[in-house]
Amino acid sequence: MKIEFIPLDYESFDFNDKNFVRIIGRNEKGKRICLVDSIDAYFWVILKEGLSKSKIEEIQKKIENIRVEKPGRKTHVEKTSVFNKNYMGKEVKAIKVFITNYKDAHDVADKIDYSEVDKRRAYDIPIVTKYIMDKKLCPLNWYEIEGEIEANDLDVDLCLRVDKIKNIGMREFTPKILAYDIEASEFEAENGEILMISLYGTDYKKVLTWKRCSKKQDFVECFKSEEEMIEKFVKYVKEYSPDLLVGYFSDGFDLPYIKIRAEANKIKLNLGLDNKQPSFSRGRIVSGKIAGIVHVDIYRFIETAYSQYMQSETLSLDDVANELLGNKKKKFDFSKLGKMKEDDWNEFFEYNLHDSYLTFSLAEKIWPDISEFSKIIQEPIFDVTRDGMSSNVENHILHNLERFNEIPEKRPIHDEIEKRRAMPKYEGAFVFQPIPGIYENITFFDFTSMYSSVIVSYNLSLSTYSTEKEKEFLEVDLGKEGKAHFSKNKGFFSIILEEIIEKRKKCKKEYNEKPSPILKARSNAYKLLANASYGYLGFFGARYYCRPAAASVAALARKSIIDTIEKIKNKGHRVIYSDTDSIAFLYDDKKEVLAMLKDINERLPGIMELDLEDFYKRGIFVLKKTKDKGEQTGAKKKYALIDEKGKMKIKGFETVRRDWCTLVRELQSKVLEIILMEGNEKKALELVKESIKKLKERKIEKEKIMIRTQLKKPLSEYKSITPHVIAGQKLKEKGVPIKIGMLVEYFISETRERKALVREKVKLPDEKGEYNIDYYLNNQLIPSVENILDVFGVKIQDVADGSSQKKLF
DNA sequence: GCGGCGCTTATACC
DNA sequence: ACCGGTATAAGCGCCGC
Repeated sequence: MKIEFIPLDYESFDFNDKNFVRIIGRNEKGKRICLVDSIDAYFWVILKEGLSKSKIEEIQKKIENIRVEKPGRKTHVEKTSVFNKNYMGKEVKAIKVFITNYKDAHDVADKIDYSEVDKRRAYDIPIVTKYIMDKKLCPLNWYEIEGEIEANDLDVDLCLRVDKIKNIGMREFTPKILAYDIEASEFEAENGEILMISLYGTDYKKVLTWKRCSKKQDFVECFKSEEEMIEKFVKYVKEYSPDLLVGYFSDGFDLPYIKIRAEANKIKLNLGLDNKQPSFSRGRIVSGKIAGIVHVDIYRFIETAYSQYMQSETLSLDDVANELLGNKKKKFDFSKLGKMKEDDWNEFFEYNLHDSYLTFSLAEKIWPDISEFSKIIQEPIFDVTRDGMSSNVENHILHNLERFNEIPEKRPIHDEIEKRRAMPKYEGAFVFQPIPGIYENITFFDFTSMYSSVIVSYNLSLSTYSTEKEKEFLEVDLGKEGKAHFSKNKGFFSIILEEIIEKRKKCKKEYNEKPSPILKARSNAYKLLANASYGYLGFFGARYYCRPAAASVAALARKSIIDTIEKIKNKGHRVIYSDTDSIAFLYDDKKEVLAMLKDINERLPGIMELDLEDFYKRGIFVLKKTKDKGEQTGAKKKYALIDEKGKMKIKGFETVRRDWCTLVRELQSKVLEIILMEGNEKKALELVKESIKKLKERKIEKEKIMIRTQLKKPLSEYKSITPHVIAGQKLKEKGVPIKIGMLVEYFISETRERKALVREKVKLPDEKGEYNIDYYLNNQLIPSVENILDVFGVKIQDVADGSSQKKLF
């Protein structure tokens, strides 16, 4: 029989000792379909150069006799055949070794340690990835599948055993999404119980609870017990039959919580289409997988794909929903949990439902991104929503190697990883030493995707790298580290990256002509992939790790930017700043600037391209806050600009740092605005004086003096007990669970006795106490504005009242 | 008890 | 452990006096 099919979820399984893959997706009518397909279980044995035909045949025979026994499974080599392949861009003779079960590939490969064998490869690729690589049944593409109906015990409309796969291209697909969210009595599932579970889908909203029945809210369903509630949750999910079950932080909280509570209630959480429970796996952070339904933790995808371009200071559902949807969480006062009245419960149900609603809306909003990631990288939705960018880069390469007839490199293991991690840092970007001051009429140039374009233009990668000086090779001077050499024959890494950049350009152009969320998402996915490629080269866990290549990228980028600075200087411009891929200089004629840009571009190698970032009306650079008063220099990575439309761009200043209090951030931002907009430092000074006065009169609102700092590790692991660690300890004493990554909020209070350390004055927001005038004046307010005003020769310390001056007796 | 300096820590820039 | 290096700055930790 023949059907049309779009793959959504993949899972491998064994049958009669052999590997199979089960793919869940939809057909053109929206029916849920299951495919079962076999897997070619094989790996590669790369032979040393110059072996005779008979020698190779002898090795094949030896390999064909290998047997491996594992508990409950026997694997043997089923057949071998010899191919001309490429490895690291070079032609090799390689034996393709087919075995009974791919899980034993490593063990079989270990036995092939003959002297004629150079390398063994492709035994360490996840089965589903390998399946997609070989059969090209890629996620979210449409296929015409021919196959026989297969008996199954899955909750699907049809199951086929695959005979033929034919790609019939891309078509739009809107997945059925169901969002869920739980509220619990305690953070730890071991001590708590689930109070309610909300579900939100298209024309679908429910809150399941066993706590209090509401007659006012038609979406609330009340059950006798937690057990019954969980059972109904499973039933409802199955009835809704979503393609995607989405939560926010659900890998870390909701799904494991429900699993633990199901166990405590001695019931099965059989959410899977195979009626099995979710499984939790994959490394450092657990991932909850449900068979046949793609469980997506929106938080994790946002973290890798969105966070670097987001303004939000945290990735909480509240902040993220606010930024991406313009909708916030509902308010609920958790302190009243112990003494809830009916209205409080109704409020709580609303709150819980709204979280699912936000999660659902976020899922709909970011679906184009998830979908484009999955299609471009060719990994399942489950994986691309959880993998980091290094895995994404690597998987994208793996899925493109076949075109180069290339055998994949192995993944590094313990010793190799340790070796790589022990390597010293190589020299990175160039940052120009700015001279403090206020500047007018500034141009910013920047290189478009500089590091990626350096990789492509100079062909830098593992497969093109050589330690030795060879003919026709590019030599890169790495200073103290010696020299690196790179072939001029294009390597697959550069070619793949160049394609990424090209495709990005193409869809960005298309997007500008005819905007659509899909095109934007596609362009963004290519951009992220390109931007992560350089980091990938220097990442210790990478298959195609190449430290000399990464160091060469940085070295050539430095050379490029320094040469360009020279060119701009030679044209008579004063260069005032530069960081990595951008150059700022003063101008008086835009036409001349553009002509110079054109001229520079004509001489740049390969795909390297210098772009006009913008013209700015005014900009300010400040001094570094050095302790020794001897040599004062300008601060790098700290400046503010205003463009011709009056839009400010603030970099590095306290204003953009979330670990400074709002008082300081707002004041500094206003000071910068007055100075850049009006060039009026006297007015700015007046504002500062006013603020100081208000501060001294204790008229500053409490929320403006709160300091928020992230806890980046468990409290016990801090070697230095800083104020935010004390705040964390105080929270813990109060019974608030301390989670890595959480922001702790505190303020610095007055103390009865004179205390030397800041941490001795730390108080939580709800603790009684006045803010410490001396601290907020001398450690917060003054430091944030003194170097800005100093540019105008104004010494704020002289302005501030003598009694509160820093260290003045 | 205090000054100085190195270290730890968080966060930003690109 | 889950992309790289460069940079600022605060506040502790600890030494010496």
